Amino acid sequence: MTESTDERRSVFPTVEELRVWRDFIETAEALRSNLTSRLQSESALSPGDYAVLLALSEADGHRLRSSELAAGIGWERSRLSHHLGRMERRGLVRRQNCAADNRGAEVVLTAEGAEAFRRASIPHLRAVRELFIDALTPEQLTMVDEIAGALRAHLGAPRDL
Amino acid sequence: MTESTDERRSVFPTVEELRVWRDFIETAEALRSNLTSRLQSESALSPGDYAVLLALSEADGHRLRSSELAAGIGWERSRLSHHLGRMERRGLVRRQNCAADNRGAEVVLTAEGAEAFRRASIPHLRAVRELFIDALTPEQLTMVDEIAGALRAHLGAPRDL
DNA sequence: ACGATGTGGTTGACGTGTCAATCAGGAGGG
DNA sequence: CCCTCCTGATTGACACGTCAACCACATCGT
Repeated sequence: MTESTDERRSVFPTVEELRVWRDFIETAEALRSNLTSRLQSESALSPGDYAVLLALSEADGHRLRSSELAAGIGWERSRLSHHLGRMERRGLVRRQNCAADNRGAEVVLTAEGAEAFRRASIPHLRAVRELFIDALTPEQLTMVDEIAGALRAHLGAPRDL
Repeated sequence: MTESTDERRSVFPTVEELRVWRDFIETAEALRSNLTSRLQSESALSPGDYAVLLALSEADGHRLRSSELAAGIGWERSRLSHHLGRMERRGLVRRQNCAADNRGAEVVLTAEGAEAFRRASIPHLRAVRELFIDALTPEQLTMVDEIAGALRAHLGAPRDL
């Protein structure tokens, strides 16, 4: 099932496959960077800021335990800690000790942070629409979904080893 | 052509469209980071290192003007300069003055750099095959190509403004 | 009660990326 | 020739990410 007799070369991508791979990864990167710079110039927020503010905005009482926040947006704790430090300096969030667990920290959305998020979200959603959704037919969008699913499934289960 | 009468809401993505967008961008990111860590552990090279070494390997005389190299891999000169500094410290490349233009610099692949690239390329190509090509049917791969093309075309020409 | 072990979170070092400023050398017009 | 302007490349400041080390508190077994 893995390799039949005359399939030595098939372990490596063909030139064409490699081209598609590069196109794919570079396109994703170009999209990301374009969205990032729009967000930056329109609202002075990074995608990281946006993710944090979004999670806090949706949270009960606009506050979250640090580790829950990290889990919610899929970040390592260290990354979050660094990022919160930067956001706190800018007044977007505040950290305070957690009553229930003395080692814990609670991250609280400030009024300023909520305001920044509000200003950012509309243009950001519009940008996603313009740069991604509008570029594709509905059928293509369905295929994107399918393809992303296939890639993730394969990533999670590196079969054939 | 832009907006017909009852299409106010269509400026923003639907919940479903937003989900597909997030899946797409997160999948691309997961792929990238997986490939990166493989490359790192197998050959102690970053994707940036790999791109630079690949370009130099293919270059005539294993050497390139700094700005040609930057153009070839699509980097800003500043970024390249920083990266070359780090690579030079590790002995992967050397910089020398350009005879033809005294402000210019030529980047030269060292034996060590060539060797590092040789060791890295096979496992890297295999990884691309395993993580990307093998995850998709040939039809899906064709769709990826098409979709990437559509996205790039749309990015380059932000119509409707 | 106390020591081992685990968990929440922070920190420092370092690679990476962007932006703006800088600097040196080429190129053209007076 | 000299002054201006352009261009190739570097630099510094800073944001961001990862990794490993660390610290304080919690937990659990005895």
